[in-house]
Amino acid sequence: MSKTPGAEIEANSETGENATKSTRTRARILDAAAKVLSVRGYSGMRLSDVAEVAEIQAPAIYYYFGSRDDLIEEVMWVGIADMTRYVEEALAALPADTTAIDRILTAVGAHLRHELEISDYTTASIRNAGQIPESIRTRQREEENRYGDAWRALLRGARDAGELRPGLDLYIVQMLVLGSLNWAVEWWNPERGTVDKIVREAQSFVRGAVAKA
Amino acid sequence: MSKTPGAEIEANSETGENATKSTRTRARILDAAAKVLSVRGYSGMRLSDVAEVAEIQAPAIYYYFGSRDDLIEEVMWVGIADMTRYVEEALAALPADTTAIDRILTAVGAHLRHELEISDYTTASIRNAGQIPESIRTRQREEENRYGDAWRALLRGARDAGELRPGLDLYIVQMLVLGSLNWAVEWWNPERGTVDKIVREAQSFVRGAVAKA
Amino acid sequence: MSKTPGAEIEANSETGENATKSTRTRARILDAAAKVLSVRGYSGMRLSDVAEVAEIQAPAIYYYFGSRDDLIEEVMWVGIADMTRYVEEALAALPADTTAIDRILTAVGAHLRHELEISDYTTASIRNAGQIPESIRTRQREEENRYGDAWRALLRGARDAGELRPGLDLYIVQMLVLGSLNWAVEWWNPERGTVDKIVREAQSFVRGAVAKA
Amino acid sequence: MSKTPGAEIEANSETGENATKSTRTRARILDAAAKVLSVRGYSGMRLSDVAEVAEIQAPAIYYYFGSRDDLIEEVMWVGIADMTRYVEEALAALPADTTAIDRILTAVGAHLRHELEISDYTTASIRNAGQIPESIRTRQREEENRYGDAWRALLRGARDAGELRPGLDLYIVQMLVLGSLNWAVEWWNPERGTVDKIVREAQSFVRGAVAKA
DNA sequence: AATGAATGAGGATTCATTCAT
DNA sequence: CATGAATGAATCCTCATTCAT
Repeated sequence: MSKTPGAEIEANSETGENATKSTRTRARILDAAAKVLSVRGYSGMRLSDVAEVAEIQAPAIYYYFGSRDDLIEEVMWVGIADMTRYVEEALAALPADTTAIDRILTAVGAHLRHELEISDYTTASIRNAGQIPESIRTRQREEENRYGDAWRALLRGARDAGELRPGLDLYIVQMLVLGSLNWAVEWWNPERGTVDKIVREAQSFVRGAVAKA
Repeated sequence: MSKTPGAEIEANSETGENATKSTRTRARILDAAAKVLSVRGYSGMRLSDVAEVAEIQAPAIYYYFGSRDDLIEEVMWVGIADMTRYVEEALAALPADTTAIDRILTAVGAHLRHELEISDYTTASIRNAGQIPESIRTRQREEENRYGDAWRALLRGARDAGELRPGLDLYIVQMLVLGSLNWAVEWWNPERGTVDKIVREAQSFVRGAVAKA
Repeated sequence: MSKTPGAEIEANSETGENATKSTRTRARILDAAAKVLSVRGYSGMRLSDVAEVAEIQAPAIYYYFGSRDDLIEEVMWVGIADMTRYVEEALAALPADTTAIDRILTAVGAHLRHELEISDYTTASIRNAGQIPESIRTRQREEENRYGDAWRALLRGARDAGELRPGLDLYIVQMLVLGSLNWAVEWWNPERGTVDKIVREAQSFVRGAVAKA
Repeated sequence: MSKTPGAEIEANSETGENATKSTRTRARILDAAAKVLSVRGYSGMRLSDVAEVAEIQAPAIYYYFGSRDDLIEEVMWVGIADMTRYVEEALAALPADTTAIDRILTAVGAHLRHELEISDYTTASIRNAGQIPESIRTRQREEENRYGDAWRALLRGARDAGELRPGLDLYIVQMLVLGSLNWAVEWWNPERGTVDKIVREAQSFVRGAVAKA
């Protein structure tokens, strides 16, 4: 849980190699920042805490990131960017004849699995979306829009296929669905049931909420 | 919007009078703290910001609250306590023969209205639930439990009355419902539709999600 | 030596009173900054040193000045502004029929006395003129121009009165004169002779250098 | 301008060769340090800036100099030592029958030319003389004394030859002359006139100031 | 009931310096 | 010779909190 998502991409894009010591240190810092950020919030994340979790000295962070805000910006972006990628891959893997409703439920499951399994980045991203200064939200916001677009396409597809209950306001429905999923970071822990169990319940919940009876 | 909820109770309990200048200053500080806390988060809330919004000098806060944490504790508690009271009053006002599902939908509507109309306290309470140190969460947690109990009772009532889809895990369903409602503070603004509109959509959403077809 | 020059003006312009405790603390900080700045230079001036000299805790500086740079800016400005005022007052006190050369020598004496007696501000101003970031030099530069203008007027007056050796480049002469005076902060100390002695020698030096034989 | 003065000497004394790559790198670092030191001052000179100007990485400096202070010490020493050498060579080149006054004016010209043409070392040396910790000034101070002795000899020679105005305090005169010359680094730039022009004006200035009419 | 003045405990950031490679 | 990586010691600055008035 919480290993730098998309780490292999980072590694490739930066050095052309796979896991130099430097790359791994950078990833450790990013992981640590996601963890601390998810618990303490934007203002509460201390670099000394990040450093402790990453098992380095605090100033070493500056070797890899220009500033505290740069580090946070990257965590926030990775959180949402990786979610997008994960959900899109899950959708891409579906058979071509999957119904629109089932595509939505696949997205529900992927979102939830990613959120609960890579939880630090996503929790950080979700919990802090409303607290982070605008100045460092640009890249995250763009990615959020991309992710929102994907969901909008799913819902429109289902409506156009006649698989939704009629009369729904698709924007509001989308927000209600994502809200029910995002909130899981606030209450779920392994004792509340396996992720599989949560996914099944959530899919049933969403199907009831949006599908034509 | 955001005027100290339950202010008269506070006033009574402290001075026995109704709106002395002192009581009003205290309320202004609490309002200001709720607003700042909702935007900046637990660690980001500065007393100087609170003071500025409340139009006083920062040290004056100490005349009314023992410490920053005391102030935050009260905002967090007021946020959830007032929500509980508001929802319970809405339920109490229903005719005795209201169906269990309709009682749930009434709670959905009340929760949402309170959240979006008294938004600072609720936003503060919702956004910061995961960031606040345990030491100041006791009273809030008790109140959360009370509120959770109310919802549990609603769902069990509906299940026992045979009005729910069979096989639902009531705890998970409760969390999914509250998640979809709580998340509204992150996306709603007046341009997204009237509160009435949101309430109708959310009720329809929840009915579909939990009610027997 | 080194008591806040122009302190009474500061006091008046800020509070309308004469020496509140607050005003005195502010002046102590400014004095301390001038002293430290003159010895350590722009980058070497530590707020903790300033605080120690001023007999306060370092953060108290921020109660009076917005930042380290603001404090330095004020020292630099006071340094040159007070010099201007002092020299202009000395000139204003001369009889109307003073010769142009004697006016120059009066300026030489006033410059030197002020520099060696209020030495911290002037030394800070002189030594650091070349090291301070442009961003905080605006006000100082304006004052320098005013002071330079005063000297230019003196030299032109003497030339027009036919009291100078012919053929001098007045700008270069002005710089050579000011250089010889400014440099005194680097070598003078009481053991090198009284200020009166230095003044007499410098006046003789300058008279020889510029006056028609 | 600002090429390591006396570089060949350094090279010889260290390697016995004339311009190995190593020697040239060392010279580049010293040049860079002089430039940065002259602008930023003792405390403001960062090794990373020096490294950037020298087009190397900062840790490489340690291959050539034991510490930041060692590097600064050398710049300061070179600044004054080279000035001494340059002026003494100019004096040595004079005909044996040169008058004492003309010897002084030759020194004036040489000082000024060296200062304005090799400006980084001299500016560094002049501007920072008052800021550098005693611990690293020993060698520089010795050299300053040597240079001061040379000037003292010039002035005494002129006095003994009866070429000076009577009654001058030779020490003070020396300081006033050097001050007027040293200050040129603060105001001169090519737009202010050619170095030749400045030299002529300064010689005329000094002659007037000290020579018997 | 409120404020001006001040402080102590951090916390981000910088930078000289080290060291393995 | 030179560099990438890392660290420890500052140093500026913020902010909750106190206290005399």
